[in-house]
Amino acid sequence: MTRSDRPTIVDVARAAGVSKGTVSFALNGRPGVAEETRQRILDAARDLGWTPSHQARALSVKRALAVGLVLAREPELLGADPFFPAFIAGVERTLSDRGQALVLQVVPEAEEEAGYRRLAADGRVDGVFLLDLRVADPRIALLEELGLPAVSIARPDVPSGFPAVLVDDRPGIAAAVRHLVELGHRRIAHVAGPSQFLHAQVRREAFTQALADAGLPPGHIVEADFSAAGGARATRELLAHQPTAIVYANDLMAIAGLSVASELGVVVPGQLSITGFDNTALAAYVSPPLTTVRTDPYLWGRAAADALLASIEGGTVDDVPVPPAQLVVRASTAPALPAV
Amino acid sequence: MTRSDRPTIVDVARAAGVSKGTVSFALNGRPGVAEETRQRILDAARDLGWTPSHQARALSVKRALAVGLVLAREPELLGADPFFPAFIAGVERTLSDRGQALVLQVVPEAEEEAGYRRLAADGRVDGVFLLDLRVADPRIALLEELGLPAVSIARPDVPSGFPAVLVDDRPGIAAAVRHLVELGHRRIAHVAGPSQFLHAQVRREAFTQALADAGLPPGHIVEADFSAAGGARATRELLAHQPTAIVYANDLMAIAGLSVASELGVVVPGQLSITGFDNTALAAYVSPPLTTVRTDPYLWGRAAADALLASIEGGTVDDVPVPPAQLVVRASTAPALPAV
DNA sequence: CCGATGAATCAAACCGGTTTAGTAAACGGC
DNA sequence: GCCGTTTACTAAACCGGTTTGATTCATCGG
Repeated sequence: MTRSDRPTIVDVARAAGVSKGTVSFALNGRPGVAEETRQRILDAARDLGWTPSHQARALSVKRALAVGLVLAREPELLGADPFFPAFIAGVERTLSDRGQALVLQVVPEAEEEAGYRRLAADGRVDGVFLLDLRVADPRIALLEELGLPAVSIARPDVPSGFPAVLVDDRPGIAAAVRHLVELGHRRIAHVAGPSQFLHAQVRREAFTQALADAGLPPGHIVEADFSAAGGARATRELLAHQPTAIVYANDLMAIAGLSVASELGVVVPGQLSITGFDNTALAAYVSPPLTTVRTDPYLWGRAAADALLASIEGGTVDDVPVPPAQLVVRASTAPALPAV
Repeated sequence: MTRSDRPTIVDVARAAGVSKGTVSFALNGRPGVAEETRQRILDAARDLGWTPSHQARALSVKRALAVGLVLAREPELLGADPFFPAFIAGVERTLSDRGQALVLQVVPEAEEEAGYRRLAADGRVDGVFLLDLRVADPRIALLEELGLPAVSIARPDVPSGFPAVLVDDRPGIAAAVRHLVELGHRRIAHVAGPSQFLHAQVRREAFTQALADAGLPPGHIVEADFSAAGGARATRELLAHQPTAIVYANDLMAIAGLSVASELGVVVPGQLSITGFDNTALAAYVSPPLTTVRTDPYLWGRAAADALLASIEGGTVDDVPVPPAQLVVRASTAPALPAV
């Protein structure tokens, strides 16, 4: 077994002719070690192929040297959402530079609390990310109780008690509505996400606000669950009110909506304009290509990881703003028909 | 800080009036502890709210008590693929019952090897999953060098040197082709995945074989990269040869193909039948709903985690077969036109 | 030239478990 | 009634790092 005979700092100490403690100091770049000695130790460590034992370090510094992510969504929804892989990739980018690991937990929704508790009880992680923030989210109190540092992806106006990466979906939705209004649409509807999610709520409010700003009457809003099935159902419901445009809270529902329209003989974008949100991999490759809002979850991941590590180190961490989402205009939006 | 004053087994020992070692024995259900004493110890542990320190245990048993997953795909492809979330959910299901954690690494393709090396060098994990097996996969030798147990998701006929969850895509592809043949199709084409991936190759061979079995001449095959863009490009290329049906190696490409057909005025399924592979969340909600092949990555995840843990425990582990994929017939396939 | 200061180093304790060696008391066989 | 074996338990070593307190030795001010 290759791994059982790994050299330890004792081996390094012996090779360099110093004590264990000195090796530790040298390897950690602490003062109090003569430059020449330090070099001799580093050389010895390199020659022996020494690698720190993460377990031993974790035990003595009383840190897990890892951060956690608990995903309590349905696997089906996760699979259709490009957010997570990109977010995680961004997180990793920061973590791997800092010798930290990401511990992932995917649990059924009912076991969300247990997931966090287990992570904390085992001392598996030093902090966690808080995603999909909900209204009066019980996790906030839970994490405080557990004494676990956290960083959330949150909206600018909703304090979560933790440092947050401030993602503002409003400009994206506003841009979509403005775009539709400029195309002459006046009967614009919205398929919202579940109202228990803050980001779904924010998008919905942004939609309402944007209509008001344009001097238009309130549009029809149907709440769905971010899934394709939900998007399809909501679309059928909305089409009864004959909107000329629908703003969806995510791409998945928008693409499902596209299909429903097509099946009902409603031509997109001729009779109905459609916008999504997320700019998923498929958005540009459906027919017609979807006008949507591009976000940058990779960047959020990096920012969130930076903030979380800083928070774990103990500093007070400021909220981190990120660039606003951008509208990507494709072919699913077109001028409204002259009359209805 | 809630976490700094956690009780240790020394506290439990003191409370129960026994020694540290006895507590360890009692808690681990070892023989040599009187039943009455054991009960007293368990009670004390419960009363104190004792939780094992994962770090301490990991250090003394020289185990990470965690397994790893290195994802070297582009985040974009990951996001569109329902495989990972479902697979990971299945893995978690097994792991969480056994007190193990999942350490995830998402790295750029070029850093794949470094990712495994880092996981092994840090002693972060006791074993890893090997996904997206490639032809002459360099990771097999790498993991052997690192002495890291692994479990792969592999095809029945390609030994990988590790225990494997045997997933056979061939029946799924064969069923799709048979289905098309029964509908009268004779000019069937295939959009394959990158040939360096074993599963792409297997699907491609299964396609060729199924045509031969049906007594049909070889069909056109275009290789793409599993992405929407690649699927669209491949579809344009294939349509020049006027197939009456296209079998795609995954849903993402199939859905992109659907849109290309629609834009070129080729009616699906009237003029062209299309099948996908994966049964993604969107498959049932595109227009027309996609005939595809349903797989069960959640189950694979559970099986793979079981096998990996067994392999880490040291036993020889047999390959695990899983139920074959099933064809899901929807509306993107229809009888071939009488003549071309 | 002596004591004070500080730099370099070492030995040992510590983190919280597991595991081994050793011991005292109970038990059984003959 | 003595000896050998179990049983139940303790003490201590160990895993591989970090951290503290003590010690040595060179340097410097007065």
